Amino acid sequence: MDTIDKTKTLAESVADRLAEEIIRRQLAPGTRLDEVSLAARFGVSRSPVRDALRLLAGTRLVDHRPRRGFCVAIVDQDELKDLFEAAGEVEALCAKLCALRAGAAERKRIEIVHQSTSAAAAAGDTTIYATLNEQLHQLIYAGARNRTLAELALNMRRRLAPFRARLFFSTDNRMQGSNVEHDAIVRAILARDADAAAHAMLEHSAQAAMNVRTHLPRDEAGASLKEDREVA
Amino acid sequence: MDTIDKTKTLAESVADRLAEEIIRRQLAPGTRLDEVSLAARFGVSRSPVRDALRLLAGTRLVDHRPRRGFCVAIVDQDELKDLFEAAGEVEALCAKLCALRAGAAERKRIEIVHQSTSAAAAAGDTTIYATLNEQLHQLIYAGARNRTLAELALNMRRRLAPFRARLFFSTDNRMQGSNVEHDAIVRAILARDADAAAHAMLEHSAQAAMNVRTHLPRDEAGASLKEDREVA
DNA sequence: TAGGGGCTTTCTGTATACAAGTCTAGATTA
DNA sequence: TAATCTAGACTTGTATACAGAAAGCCCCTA
Repeated sequence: MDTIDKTKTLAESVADRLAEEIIRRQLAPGTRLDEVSLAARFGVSRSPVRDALRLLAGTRLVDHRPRRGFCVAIVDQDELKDLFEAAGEVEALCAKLCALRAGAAERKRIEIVHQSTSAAAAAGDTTIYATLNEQLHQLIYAGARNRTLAELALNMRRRLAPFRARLFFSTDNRMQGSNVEHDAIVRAILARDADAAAHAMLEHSAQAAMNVRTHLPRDEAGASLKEDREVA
Repeated sequence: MDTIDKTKTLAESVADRLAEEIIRRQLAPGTRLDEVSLAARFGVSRSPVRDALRLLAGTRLVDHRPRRGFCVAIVDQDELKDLFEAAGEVEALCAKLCALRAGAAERKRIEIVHQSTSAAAAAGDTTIYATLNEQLHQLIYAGARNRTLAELALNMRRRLAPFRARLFFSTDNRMQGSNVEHDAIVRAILARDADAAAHAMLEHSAQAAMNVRTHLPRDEAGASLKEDREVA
């Protein structure tokens, strides 16, 4: 392990790094997660790797079948639909509560980040847009002032990330569309219009879901279900 | 380990048993979960116990602090409020979707279980009532036909269980009140009235939350925060 | 008597060894 | 040739050993 953090345990560091790679789709869904290979790759023994995998299994980012090991979570079409629906509803609830509860400072930050996001969209910078987009969503979760809900929303967002990723590259006008939807959400939140915020967020999620469905026709998620891929 | 299941791993069996004890409050919130003691108690080595604890940490049923071990999750007043709010909203969503999507067989089962529940309430049998109550809620989750959402709802219900438990014993008319609320929920679902179902479920959750708040004034959840208790 | 510092004990975190199940590839047979 | 069975390697599950960090305790001091 190169980065040594005294407060964190090795297992947690490994879990963080694995999660990052899964979310960035550097480890594709279905990828077999071999304990000894991972241990060698991270320069630790199997113990912390095992702990890390079990930790990630708790968030459903990886799958575990007894005596068959772990693999990056596969999400078939049905499950993807369920996940999008659940995430959309939870995010809508966050937006609603955010409109009602967010303080002045929180509203200001949301407004500022949204402006930056719009600028990135106008400039066509997908990388920056993706980062700011993430920030914006998380600010909305925080504004709802309910940690349980925020954690829920974030977790589902992470689970969806591998399937959302790369969409901005394949569909050139999704970023603009996304930004327009953000605008409606942010305006509603700033106006303290709870229902409008929830509605706008639900619409935003629906668009994202539709975008994924049309661009991942039936491969990607479902296809890799049977054949496990090798670690890159 | 006495019960040997070939399909399950030891860690999962241990996790199940621990979860059960936590939910039944045989292990009170704040109880220190010592790896070697648990290993001795279950007649296994530390390895499966560690795996089990990490597994449970994923569902937030136990807490983990690096180098300080695990303890049964503490839920302070703020977190309890958040949890009830989040659980209430998710359950309401389930009720809404259940009203829209549940099939004939599912509706029938809900109706039957509700009738049995009412009978238990009338008879004043808190034990049977608790069991059927759980069944009813889970049938509603299933009727929503969204596994992600159902899992979410169930997980939060389990996290709340230690704090809901024993309330039927301390408050004699809560069972009747609960049953009346169930009636409204079930009627709405059977009538396919989504909004009424959601509203009724939200009301039900709010009542449960209020009941907990008034009967766990500030001890229980918060008090054990500092002083870790011993394993029984 | 109260507070602080150092020591000891206990427990967790990590590594490694062993057991047992799973998967694969090759041989055998229909 | 295709299917099945078997033997081997490989991987995971479990147990144990060791090192290092917390926590508790006692003694010392003010």
